[in-house]
Amino acid sequence: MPRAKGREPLTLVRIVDAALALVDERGLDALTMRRLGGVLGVDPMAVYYHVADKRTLLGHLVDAVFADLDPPAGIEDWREQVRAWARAYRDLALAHPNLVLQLFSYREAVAAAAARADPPLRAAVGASGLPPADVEAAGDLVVDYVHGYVLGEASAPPAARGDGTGFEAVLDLIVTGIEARALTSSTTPRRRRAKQPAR
Amino acid sequence: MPRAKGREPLTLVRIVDAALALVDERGLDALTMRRLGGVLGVDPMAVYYHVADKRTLLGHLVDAVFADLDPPAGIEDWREQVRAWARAYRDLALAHPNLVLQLFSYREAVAAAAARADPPLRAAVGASGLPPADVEAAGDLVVDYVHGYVLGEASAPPAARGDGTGFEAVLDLIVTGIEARALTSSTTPRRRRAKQPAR
DNA sequence: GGCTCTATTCTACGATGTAGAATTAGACGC
DNA sequence: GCGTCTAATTCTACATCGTAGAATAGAGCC
Repeated sequence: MPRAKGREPLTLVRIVDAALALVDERGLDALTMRRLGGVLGVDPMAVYYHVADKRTLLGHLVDAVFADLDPPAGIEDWREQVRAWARAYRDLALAHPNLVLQLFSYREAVAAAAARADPPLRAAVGASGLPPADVEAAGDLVVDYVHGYVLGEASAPPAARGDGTGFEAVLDLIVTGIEARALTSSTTPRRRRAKQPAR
Repeated sequence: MPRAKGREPLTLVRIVDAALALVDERGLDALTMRRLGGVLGVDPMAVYYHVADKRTLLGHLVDAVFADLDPPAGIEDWREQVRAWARAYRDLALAHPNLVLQLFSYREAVAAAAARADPPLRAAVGASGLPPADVEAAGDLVVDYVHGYVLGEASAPPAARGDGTGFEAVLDLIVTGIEARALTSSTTPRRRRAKQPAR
């Protein structure tokens, strides 16, 4: 049957919103097609007209969460850009701990979302004067550190979370490292990797 | 009925071994109480005599995996100690990608296991001459970076994995950062945090 | 009024984790 | 040998899950 006249129609965004609310409030396990249909006031199977299966629904959730990541613009110092990006990424992830905590392993979606989000980071790191190979490494370091941090932090109840000084201290450390490395690499050639093949 | 005479008895280690094999070979989803009972040649419910429920079984798996993490001893340079620890931790995690990938979010167990494993890391970082507060941050950086790295890497099929040069480059970067910071903090007092309260 | 298409519902199936009762094979006293 | 006890295992059953596949109800068009 088509959409009933009175009720507002089922749409993907309504579905995603409801699902996200469920996950945020009651955990990922509480996201059940039946329950989802319940809060939407609709037969569970109705969802399947809009979403292929639960797995892709989860993908939509991740997309939705990562969609509104944009670090503050208008900062000129690359150091502060890096810090701002890391904070924004962290805050985003911590805003939906249940989703993030249990779905970070959901590679396809997270990787795609993160890839969409991280050019600003790479640009900021690039502005440090690091050689390209190290730019990549430094960017990975920031991204992976935040992932690991969130993974560790997200399961704690918000009240019991750290005040973020640890996070800031690590950002200091990373920035210091980038600076130091940019300095040495501008004078010295890139450090030789072991087992250089003859040529 | 008690253990049958002929068949060897069901024990926790047999259960954990079988479960781990299942997860490693066929993924976490394949770990099902029925299937586990199947490979053990036993009724699924027999497992419940030795393990409270599936959740604690997963805990046992994580324990088992992390139990045999010990980074190579006998290195004297703290830089190499840090590197060695990070590599050991990474290799351990990557040896069981399915488990790690989908169970890293399983905080209680992973946190406990990691905590048991990381004193050597803290010691190595401490030997760098960093002030204590930064030692903590640097240790966190290493641990969280490895977590994030593994999270990103573990889902790729082993053949398609990076050759590890990216990982090594990041280790270089971290070590450089620690060195640089140890230098400046030995001459300058610790950098003021924003919003210093009056006293 | 009848057709067609779209959005929804109904019915059903196999699989899962596990509670709770039933069973059985050995150990132990006699 | 024989009952009895108990630890280890199995049996039965249930609620819940994701979802396949058929059925159906309305809206829009002729």
